[in-house]
Amino acid sequence: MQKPTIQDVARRAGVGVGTVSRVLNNHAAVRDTTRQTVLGVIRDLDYTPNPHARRIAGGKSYTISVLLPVVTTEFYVRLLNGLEAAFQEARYDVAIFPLLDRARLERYLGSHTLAYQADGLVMATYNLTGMFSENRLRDQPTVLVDAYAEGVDCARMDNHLGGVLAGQFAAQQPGFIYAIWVETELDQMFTSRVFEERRSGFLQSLAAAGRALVGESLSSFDAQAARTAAGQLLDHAQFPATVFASADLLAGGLLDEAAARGLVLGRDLKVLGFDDQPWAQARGLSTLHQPVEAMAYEAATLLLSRLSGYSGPPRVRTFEPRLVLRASTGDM
Amino acid sequence: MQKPTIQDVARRAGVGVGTVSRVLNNHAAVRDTTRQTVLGVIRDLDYTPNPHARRIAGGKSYTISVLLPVVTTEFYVRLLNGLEAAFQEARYDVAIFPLLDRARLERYLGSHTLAYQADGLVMATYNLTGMFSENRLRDQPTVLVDAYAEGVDCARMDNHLGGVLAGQFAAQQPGFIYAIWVETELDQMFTSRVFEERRSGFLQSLAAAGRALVGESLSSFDAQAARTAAGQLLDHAQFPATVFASADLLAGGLLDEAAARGLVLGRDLKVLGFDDQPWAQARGLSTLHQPVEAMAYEAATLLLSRLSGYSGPPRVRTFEPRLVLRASTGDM
DNA sequence: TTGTACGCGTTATCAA
DNA sequence: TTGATAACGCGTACAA
Repeated sequence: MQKPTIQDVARRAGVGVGTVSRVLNNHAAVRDTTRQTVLGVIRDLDYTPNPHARRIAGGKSYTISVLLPVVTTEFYVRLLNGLEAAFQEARYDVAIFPLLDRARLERYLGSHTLAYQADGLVMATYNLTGMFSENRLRDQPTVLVDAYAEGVDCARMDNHLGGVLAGQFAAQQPGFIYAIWVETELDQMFTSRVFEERRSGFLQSLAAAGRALVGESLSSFDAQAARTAAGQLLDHAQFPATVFASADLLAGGLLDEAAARGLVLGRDLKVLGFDDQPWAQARGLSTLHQPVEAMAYEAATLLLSRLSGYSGPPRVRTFEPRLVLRASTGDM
Repeated sequence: MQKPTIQDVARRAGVGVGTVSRVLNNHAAVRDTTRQTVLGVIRDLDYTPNPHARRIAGGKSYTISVLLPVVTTEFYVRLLNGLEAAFQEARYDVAIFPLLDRARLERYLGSHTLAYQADGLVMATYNLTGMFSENRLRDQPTVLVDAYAEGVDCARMDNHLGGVLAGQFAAQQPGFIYAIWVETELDQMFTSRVFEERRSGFLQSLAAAGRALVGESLSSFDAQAARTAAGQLLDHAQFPATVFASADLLAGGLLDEAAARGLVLGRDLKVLGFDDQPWAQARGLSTLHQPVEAMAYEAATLLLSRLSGYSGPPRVRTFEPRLVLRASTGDM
């Protein structure tokens, strides 16, 4: 049994291949009864169009490439879900290219095939537009998600605003204000500005409120390091203290360390995270919720509009984090 | 400037398209001077064959799909490197499909396009062969890596042997023997038998040596949980103790906890991990080294042989972990 | 050893 | 509203 082709469908439905193609691509001007017949045959034969042939014939291949750093952090899983939801509605398939490290990025860029051949490109977090030739960007509609660059469509999170919201909250609390920051990575190309933005927003609104940041600690993006950093901070902290951790992962280590020291949340210590990871609610962590799925969905929508012919100027969509207060700050 | 086609190359080289195609696919029977001319033009034009057209024409698309659970653990990064090294040598491109969860697996299986259209399929860790129709497996040569199933080529790690080696080592140590195991996942389909195998090997060789396992602890595959589990174990442990952690991640938590308690490695406590993660050497962790890249490379080689026409019975390649002794067991 | 012509599965154009 | 047919870029049989 070979895979059925458009020819098989046409023959079985008693129509020409042109008609089947029109049905497939929702071209109007097909009598409704014929459309139903064709769709019936397609279902019977379990026919699916060959994307390679589509591409060859000058049409779309209905595949999108997604370039992202990694896929196992909560953030990227949610991002992927948002993207795939949107693309699936539009009957596009998604191919994922985890870059992981510089070597893999170069391997990808050197590859003239694969992602190059997709109808469109989504780049997450990293702005790699500079590494692409102009031709490539023109031939292949591109959208940035969780990143910003001039000249291309972008859907981004307002991390600065998130920092501001955190700072405004902290400024209202009595006692001493501390922060734990994510250590920025060394590799230029792979540096995301996310954490700097959160930091600058936080410091700005603290300054605006005339409050001082009494102490800060640095941690790499890792659970064990977070616990250690939390310990160092608490060793020298004065209470009552309010601590802003620029990622839930860091806040988690702080919660553990605080529990080990018998500190009472909401009284001795208020902890505010950033991300609203799935476990944040269960552990009662106050944090900034990010509409990641919505951002990803919008990114996909921007790309899809380009694919259906839109050619206006680049659009930028900004999404805003939302402060969620729970037990770790004594709320609720 | 359009992408150059085989026609452009042929015209510029003053030959027919057939000749260019022959050069491209290493078909013999091309005069060496002509081959050089053609290759020169290909380089000049920066020509790369269109994989979609290749596929349509009945040839290969030179793409391989890789299905794997996640990609950010050390293990899968190494696996990917091994696979890509081999496939790149053979001029194949690799498309990665991180499954992540059941929903995404079903989405993949439902997709009649994409990976379905690749020349071959690599499935890592999970044996999903049961979920594929016979047709699909026949049309698309498949190899399992880090997993085993009947009827398909496999490249796997002998985790049982690794457990045995760990057990033999532990049995030679004076004092009390403990172990920390990885909690197995609940989802049947996504269950890997790796950790059970390590456990059974360990218990078997302990029994063979007439030594008893004094206590054991369970931890999920997570740094924080590991630290907690380590604490619980040490709370009730008798010394000197030898502890086998069935993953380096768990051993890491144990090292931290031991340091916090002032235990002297090699005297009070000997720690043996499993994986030989990059940091294991720096931290002096004795562990079992797995030839992951070699296994992945071999898996790719098995698949490539199928792609070049081999159609013998399924082959199974087994790779053996190797005991590496460092400071955490008082060696070196 | 090489060139020509056909077919792969689809889309798009053109008549009907 | 439809069917026939010319592309699309490439592999390959066949003829030269």
